[in-house]
Amino acid sequence: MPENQPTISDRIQRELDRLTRAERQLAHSILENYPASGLGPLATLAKDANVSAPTVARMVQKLGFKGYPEFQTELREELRSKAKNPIAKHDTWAEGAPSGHVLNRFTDAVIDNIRHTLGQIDPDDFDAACGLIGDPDRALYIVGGRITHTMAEYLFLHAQVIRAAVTHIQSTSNTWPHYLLDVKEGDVFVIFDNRRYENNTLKLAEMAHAKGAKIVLFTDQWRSPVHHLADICFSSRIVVPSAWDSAATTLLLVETVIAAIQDQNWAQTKDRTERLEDMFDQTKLFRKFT
Amino acid sequence: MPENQPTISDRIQRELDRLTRAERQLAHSILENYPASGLGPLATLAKDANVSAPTVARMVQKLGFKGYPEFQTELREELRSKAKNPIAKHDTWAEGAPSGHVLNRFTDAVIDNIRHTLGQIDPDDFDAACGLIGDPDRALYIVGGRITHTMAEYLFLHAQVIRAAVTHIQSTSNTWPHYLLDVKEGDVFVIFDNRRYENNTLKLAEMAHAKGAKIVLFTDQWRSPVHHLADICFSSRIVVPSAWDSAATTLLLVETVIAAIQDQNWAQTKDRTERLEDMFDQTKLFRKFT
DNA sequence: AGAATTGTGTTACAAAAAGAACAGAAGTCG
DNA sequence: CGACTTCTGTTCTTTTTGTAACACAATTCT
Repeated sequence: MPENQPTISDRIQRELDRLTRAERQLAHSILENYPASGLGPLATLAKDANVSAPTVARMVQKLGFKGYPEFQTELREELRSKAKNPIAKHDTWAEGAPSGHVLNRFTDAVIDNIRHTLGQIDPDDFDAACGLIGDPDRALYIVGGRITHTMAEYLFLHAQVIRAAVTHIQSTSNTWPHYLLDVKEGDVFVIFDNRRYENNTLKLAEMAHAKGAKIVLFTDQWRSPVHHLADICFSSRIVVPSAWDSAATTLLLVETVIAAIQDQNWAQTKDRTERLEDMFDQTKLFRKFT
Repeated sequence: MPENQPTISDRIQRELDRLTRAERQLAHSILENYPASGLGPLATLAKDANVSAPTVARMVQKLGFKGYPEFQTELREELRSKAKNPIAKHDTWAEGAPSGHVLNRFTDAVIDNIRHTLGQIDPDDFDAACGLIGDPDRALYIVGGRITHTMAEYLFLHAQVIRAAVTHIQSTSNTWPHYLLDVKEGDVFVIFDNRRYENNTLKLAEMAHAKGAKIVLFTDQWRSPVHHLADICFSSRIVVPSAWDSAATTLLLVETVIAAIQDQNWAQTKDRTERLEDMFDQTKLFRKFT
């Protein structure tokens, strides 16, 4: 779909010669801060350009619109699609597959999710979360749900290497009391909870909260009820053309957290990592990358 | 120029808790394609969000505006100043974070990885892989390594719902013989192996191959040695500005596979899913999404 | 389980905006 | 220089749009 139809800005510039003095004056005013000014009421636009209201109406008709409202609608549409793909013009991600192929549709959705999610994250929140998660003086507990426990485990596997005192709390609630016994004020819980939100997880969060633990929550755009208890909350868009939700954006955030706390704890980590690698090598479980 | 007054998007985000169900629904609809939708007439916005017009009016008042027109005016003002600032040219993902922030650097890298990886995938291979993985007449075995076993489990959790005869082979090699005993010719192994490639995994692949099983391999750009035995091989770019590798692209592929086999097995799956959901509901482990 | 509170949609009204008709101003051509 | 054409602004009408008041539904609390 080569949807490169000319933008309204283009159309105005092309017609600039056919316009009269007052209309041209108006046109320049529109282009001055495009497209914001064109989205206001007709009268405002007219006043800003020092022309009369009918002049505006006449011009947009000259441009081929039925009336000012239609002009605005198309402007909004343009803005919409502009916001949709500031990314590369990748209609197709997997070359050779039709754009309707699930590979392309799915990837589109994920990229979109990433953009939306990242756009709503407060960097300060993020840094604060990393500060908590990476702080070796706070015990770290990681909790996930039925599906999200894979994310929890992913974080756990890495955090374990980077710092000490990391626990992955499995979903079976039998084992909770054991873990919770040792929780101190200021300890950190990282909780994953996407729809459909699990009562289990909420209960655990409540207990942790009651003990004075800090809670960092990774949830979806509708936000788990846990977010009322959370000190920091990241909500990811998870909708994809699938019967299931996507965890890709969540994973992206988790990996970024891992990168950040790795950096922040480099001094200690370096040592820990090396010792761990040694252990792996000795047990011959993992082969060095060659 | 630290004129970083909170954007309206921020304000909505902030007040999200104080909003009611319908209002939240509306809020999400606004954020969905921001700011375009907020610049249209109130009624349109209401219809898009499936709420009534007064709900819109009430919400904007809750956000601190005198009325919808004032809300729109500020939105336009925001758009105006955004267009003015050449910096806002969207080379940052997390707005408000410097482009050197790890959030932006990391996301850049992941998007790049996705683009590269998808560009090299042969859609026919992909379809073939889905055909194998989704075929209920072939037993399905899923295998991962130290880190990648989270990906394996993610696939397992979903595949388990979609079809029968799915097994997640954990990394401890003690249990292998048990599983391998039942492997028949034509069965399918999905193997995850990123650097540093694990001997364990290779051994298992060899045994599976010897038994005549089909092998679908998810690996990284340098390709695990298993790829010599694999019938289909997907290699993802995994490099990110981190001491660790990224599994995000791999997850994207896995999720796409899940979407595809879900689609392909819809008839059976529907039934399976419903029964499973029922079970979950009965056990009260999961709360219905409202 | 019933009552009170809060939230939500339908209806009706008021305000504002866009369009049409007309009259005056500017520019142009004989 | 004057008559014609074209352009532009003012006024008025019609339509659209936002808001207020009300009634019903959902939720919460007792």
